[in-house]
Formats: sequence, structure tokens, C-alpha cells
Amino acid sequence: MTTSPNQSERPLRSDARRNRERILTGARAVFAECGSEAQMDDVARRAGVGVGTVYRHYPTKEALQVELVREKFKRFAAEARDALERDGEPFEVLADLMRSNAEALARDAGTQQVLAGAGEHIWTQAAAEQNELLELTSRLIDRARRAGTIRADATATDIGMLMCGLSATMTHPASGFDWHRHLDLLIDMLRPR
Amino acid sequence: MTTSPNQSERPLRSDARRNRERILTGARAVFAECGSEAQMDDVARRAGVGVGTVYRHYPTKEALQVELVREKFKRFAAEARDALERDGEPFEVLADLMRSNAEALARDAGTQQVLAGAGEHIWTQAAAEQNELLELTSRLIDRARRAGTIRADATATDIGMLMCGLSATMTHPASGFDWHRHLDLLIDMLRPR
DNA sequence: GACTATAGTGAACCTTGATTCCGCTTGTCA
DNA sequence: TGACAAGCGGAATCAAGGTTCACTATAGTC
Repeated sequence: MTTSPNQSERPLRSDARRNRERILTGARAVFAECGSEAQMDDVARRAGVGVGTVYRHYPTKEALQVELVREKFKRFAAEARDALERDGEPFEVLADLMRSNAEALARDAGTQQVLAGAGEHIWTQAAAEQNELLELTSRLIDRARRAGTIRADATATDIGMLMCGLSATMTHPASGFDWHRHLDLLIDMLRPR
Repeated sequence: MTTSPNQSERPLRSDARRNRERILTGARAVFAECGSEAQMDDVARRAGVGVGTVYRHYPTKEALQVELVREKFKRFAAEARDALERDGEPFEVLADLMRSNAEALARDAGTQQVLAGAGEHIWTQAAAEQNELLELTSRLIDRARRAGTIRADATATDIGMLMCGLSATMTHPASGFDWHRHLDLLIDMLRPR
């Protein structure tokens, strides 16, 4: 499933396959904790592997980050797909999705930073996955629109921006800060007049 | 006006005063262009001054950034104060303020980054200025609330978060991206049902 | 005009962290 | 069970960029 850096060449040796998985797991944890300040050495340590091995699998730090962001978008997309299956009032389905995505973001400083504006490079390299997500969101919005339970002028891009924005505010020690409440407001603002 | 790093000691020598102003101007420009990647050497060059001089006035890069962010908040606060003087439909006054602040943000990558979640340190050190701004925003909201032209449950913090969010999205090359349109939507969503 | 406390300068220094490289280990296949 | 290609490890390398410092210049004062 994971977009492997190497094309469709001879299959990886068993130990290599295992290590790649470990690296990914370690990286997920470390980047989630420290955001992009996370160091390659940390990733290696967490994965129980030498730095060299990390570099064998991902030629640069950025490549590794891109992989993680792609994964994350795919996960969001998968959840959106689930939501489309689910039946229930379409707007509420969308709202729940937003809430659960927000929760996931709150736990992951790495993706949060990307969404929040750091790393344009990374962002662009995950464009395909992002578009997939936008597409799915569009469909969710359409359903709600047909049901008349969402503002007619809200687009998938808007939802995306709201989520970016929300994730940006999550890191802020601003006074009176409570992103749950803010998210509730955002959601309510999306309802039709 | 600018919070001078040195307390109320003997007044600066004339050349020092001039240079500090130059440094600030150069720094504003460089940070606006490059965000926090801007280098101290660049600031010095832009100001037409040696790096050493920059360091004489601001002991660290962070100190310089904090100064700039403070300044920026103060400017926002000043605009908010102006808005309070102005008469006109209170909600529209607030909306105009948001638009003009957004415009300013779009021109300033440095502040944008801070708002967008980088630099918690910096953020906390500008807490006082930020609170001042929140306070003024509250008053603007109150007026609109009394006029019944804004959602009753929107707070100053929400406006702040929306602006943070907006600034976060500004850097994004997301497809179909247009922050002006998005901002219009945000503003409209703030109107009462 | 001379004196001195302040201020300016920028090459050198240091730290941090990504990336490389090469000797060693281990799957895999005949 | 060799042979060897694929993979691993991690100390050493390198670059970038913030910060210092020894020296020079100058505003302010008598």
C-alpha cells in the first residue's frame, strides 16, 4: 500500500522489508511527537536501526516526511470513504468526520505542521493524495447540500482550509484557547442560514 | 514606541539610534520576504550594517523576531482602535478590519508563520500585545452583538483563530486556492442566522 | 583638539544535524 | 554449505547559520 521509493524491482529481502516497516513506525511516532524538528538519528534510534539503514530506505529526510504525509492523507481519505458508506443525516456525517480528523491532528504534531503551513515542498509532493481527499469531501458536501443541511456556498476547499486553520491554532498557547469549542462553532457556522 | 531592549538607561548615541531604526526596517523587509528562514547576515546586509551591530541591538535572532511580532500586533491593535472610533454598521466595520488585516498578513511571510504555528516561544513573548488586540476585538464584537448583526456565540478568540487559520492557508498551493473568497465566506458565516 | 565611553565591523568560531561511506553481516539461491 | 548480492551500522564528514570577539571608528564632552 505504501508508495515504495523503489519501483517495481526485485522484491525486498525479508529483513529489509521488516526494517522498512520499523522505520515507518518509528518515524510516525517521532514526527508525531516532535514535528519536523525530529532528527534522523531519533527516527533511527526509535526504529532500533542505524541511521544508514534509514537512509537506504529514504534518501533524504524530506522523502521520509513526504511518505508520512501521504500516508496521513490516505488515512483521511479512507475515513471519508467510510463516511460516504455510512447512512445518517449527511451534514452530521460530515461534522463527525471533521471532529475525528481534528482529533487525529491534535495527536500528530508532524502532520499538523505541514497543514499549518510549514513545508510547501512536502505539501506539493502529496498533491495527488490531497486531491483524492478533496474529491471525497466534495461528494460528502454534495449529499448534505441536496439534503439542504449545509450552506450552499461551502466547498471542499473551504472545509480543507478550515481544517488547516484549525490545526494551525492547535499549537497556540493563546489565552482562552479551546479548539474543541472553536471547532463546534465552525461546524455550526457551516449550517444553512 | 518600539519596546526598546535596553531599559531606561542613558539615551542611545545618535548613530546607534539611527542604526537600530535601520535594522528594524531591514528586518521587517527580510522577514516579510523569507519568513523565519531569513538569516541574520541578510538582515545586516539589508540594513547596511555589520552583523555585529545587529547583535549589539538584539542579542539573538529570536529577540529580533519577537520585536517584529510585537510591532505587528501593535499595528493590528492600532487599526482595531481606529475601527472603534469609526462609525458605521459595527459588523461591517469588523469585517473591513478583518479584510485589511488579512491583506497585511498576505504581504508578510514572517508574521504569517508565527500566526500559522511556528515559533511558540515568540508567540508567548508577545502575549501582552496579543491580549491587547483580543480586548479591542471583544469590544468590536460587543457592538455588533448589540446591533444584532453578528452571531451571538462568536468570541474574540474565535476571530483570532479564524485569522490564524486564514494566514495558515495563505501559504498553501492547494488546488482551487483563493483566500479572498474563503475570507468572504468566513465573514458571512459570522453573520447571525 | 584630546579623551573615552559607546558603538560598529566582519572574519573566525562553534554547534547542530543531515548525509556519506566503507567494512561487516545476513538472506537467498544453487 | 558456499558464494555473493543486498542490506546494515554508525563514526566521520560537511554545510549552514547563529554567535562571539578583538580591533577600529566615532559621538559626546571638557
